[in-house]
Amino acid sequence: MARGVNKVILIGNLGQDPDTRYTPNGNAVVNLNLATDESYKDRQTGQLVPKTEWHRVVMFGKIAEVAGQYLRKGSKVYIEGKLQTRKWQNKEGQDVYTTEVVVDINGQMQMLDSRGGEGSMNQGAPAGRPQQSDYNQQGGQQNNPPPQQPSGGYSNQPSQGGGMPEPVDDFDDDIPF
Amino acid sequence: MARGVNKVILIGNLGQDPDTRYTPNGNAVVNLNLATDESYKDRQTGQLVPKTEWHRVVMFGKIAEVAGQYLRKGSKVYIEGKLQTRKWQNKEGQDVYTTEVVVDINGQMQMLDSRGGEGSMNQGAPAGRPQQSDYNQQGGQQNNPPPQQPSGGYSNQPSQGGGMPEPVDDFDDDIPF
Amino acid sequence: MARGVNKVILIGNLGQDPDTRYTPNGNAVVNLNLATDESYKDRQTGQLVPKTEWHRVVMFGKIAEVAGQYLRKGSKVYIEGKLQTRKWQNKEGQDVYTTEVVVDINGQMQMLDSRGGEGSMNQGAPAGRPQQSDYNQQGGQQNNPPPQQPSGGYSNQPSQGGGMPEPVDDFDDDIPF
Amino acid sequence: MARGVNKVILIGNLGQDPDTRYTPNGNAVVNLNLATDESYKDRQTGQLVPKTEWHRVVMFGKIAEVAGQYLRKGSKVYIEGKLQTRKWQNKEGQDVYTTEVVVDINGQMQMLDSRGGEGSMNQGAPAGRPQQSDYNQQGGQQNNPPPQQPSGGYSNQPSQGGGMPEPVDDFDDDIPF
DNA sequence: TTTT
DNA sequence: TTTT
Repeated sequence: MARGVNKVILIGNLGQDPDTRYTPNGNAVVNLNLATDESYKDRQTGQLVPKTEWHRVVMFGKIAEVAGQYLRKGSKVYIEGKLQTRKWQNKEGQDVYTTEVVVDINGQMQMLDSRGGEGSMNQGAPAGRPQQSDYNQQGGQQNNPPPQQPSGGYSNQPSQGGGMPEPVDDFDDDIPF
Repeated sequence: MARGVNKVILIGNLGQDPDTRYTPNGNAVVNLNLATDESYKDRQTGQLVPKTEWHRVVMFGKIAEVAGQYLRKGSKVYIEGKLQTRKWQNKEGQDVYTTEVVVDINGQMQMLDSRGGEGSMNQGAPAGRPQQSDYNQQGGQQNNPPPQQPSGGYSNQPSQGGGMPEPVDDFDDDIPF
Repeated sequence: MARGVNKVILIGNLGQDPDTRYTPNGNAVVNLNLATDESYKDRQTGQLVPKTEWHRVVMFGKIAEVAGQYLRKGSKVYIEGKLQTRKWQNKEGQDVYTTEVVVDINGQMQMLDSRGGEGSMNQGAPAGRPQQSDYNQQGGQQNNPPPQQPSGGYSNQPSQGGGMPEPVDDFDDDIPF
Repeated sequence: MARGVNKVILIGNLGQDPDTRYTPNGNAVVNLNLATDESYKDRQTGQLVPKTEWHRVVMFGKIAEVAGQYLRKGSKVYIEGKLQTRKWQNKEGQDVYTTEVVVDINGQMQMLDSRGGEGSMNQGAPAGRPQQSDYNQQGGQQNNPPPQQPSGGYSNQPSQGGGMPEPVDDFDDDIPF
């Protein structure tokens, strides 16, 4: 339930391959960097200046699985999600705030490349509800936190669950936001 | 022109009175903190847990004027804008990233309280294009930067323009994002 | 699943009390007429001319129940749904096309009046999936069809199910679209 | 100005080449039929059933020019506009209501094919405001009205303006909505 | 009437 | 860091 509206709609291209991780329960969590382009007329020169905005996107559930499987660096995609800002501590112990576009069971993804693949997910996905408290992060670090729901408490213990996909390395070690 | 889509739609309530400033040209720039509420079912307890998300909103042009004049702490409002992340340095000289919802000539605002007032602005506003390079900030500070378009170069010189509304104090001195 | 995007977002006021009906299974189906106001500048006179657009909205499931219970003539509401055009025959046997905004499990509703009530529904509603083939219409008429999913086959048989709310009269007998 | 929100967002494919006409002033007006695809699980068979929704889209101004020049049958496109229902008389003199998605100066278009072309328009377009009272329709017919703003009074007189593009034939002679 |  |  919601007593407000919090909606983000983006069409852009991936800056890198998506980063897929898995919770101990085997639920996919995917991080994307998405570029949306815009150009504006410079007031001084009258020139059209291109301007790229980068968005940090976190996907959960079934949408995340499809995204991890079919999206690649350069892919064009439509996503619909919500804004979420979470607070974490950097290595100096200072509070840092990161704003992300969260695409969960209520969100939507739409692949816009003509290449094959499944390529489309909407909210009707019956399973794959985002799990909030079972995020698996291998080699947990203090400074660059995993993408997460702010209220979630993530485990640093790697899952032993058979058949679970292998977690990948940290997504954003070198990305300053 | 845009070669992507970057759209944010929010309905929420103001956490404080809006902060209105003016560029040397007399153009209004308004900052808001907007709360959108949501509640989710806790997986452990099954309880509905309320959750508030705070959004930093920056308005330009005619919409900013209306917002500054009619919105107050607690006002319910619909806004449509775009996501923008800008980088600034804190007093330790570290890079900090702040994501804002920018409502400019292409955005929209809609007051949702039944009180009087004008209370509605859409994109058709012919004048009031957001000015990017003439932001007026009195008593410029290094650490908590003015809300601005990332590519804009703002002046720290107070405008002497007669009839210009009086700039207010810093908006977010105590707000950690 | 969807291989496209079909989204409608409206904020407006109800022209009448909502019309609530129930399927034989007891699922609510609510019809609304929603007015969105806009004004434009007349090219001849330069005057601001008000202009009201009326939207036919059909709600299903849990959202419909809340809408039927809390919305009234004049209520201000945010709705999110999808466009759907259905074809029916008028009494002359001619094809007529009616376009509606369908708010189902993937849609959203948000009451915007300050009066009490629950007043907000988003898509996370786990139950209340719209039922497509069990619409109950008492005294079915040929000319003004019930609001329905185009692919649905609705029954004209009144439900005998105990505890089912009482169906109301036809919604749109006098409404020309 | 608007005292409501009336927004439609579609991603789909064109069923035919766009229909481009021009007002006596030389302003482009483009009609599109846009298909958005969705599939749902049949309750009886459990099968995924594809379902196509067709949307009638009318574009004005600069966006119309770009659309007319670059979009073709099959093109994938993002459009943002508003809902508008207009009333006209068929040859039997009966009132007919047609709902369209109007993309004007406040709307947006985004071509999503990787083919060349300009392919993107947003609302910042300074010129090309939709003209409401100068629509040019050659061989005006009574029954199948031109796409138009309901409040507009269109002229049937072909423009004599030099350099004006040639109006095309009627768009929707055989399209029942 | 489109697309995958 | 993407794309046209």
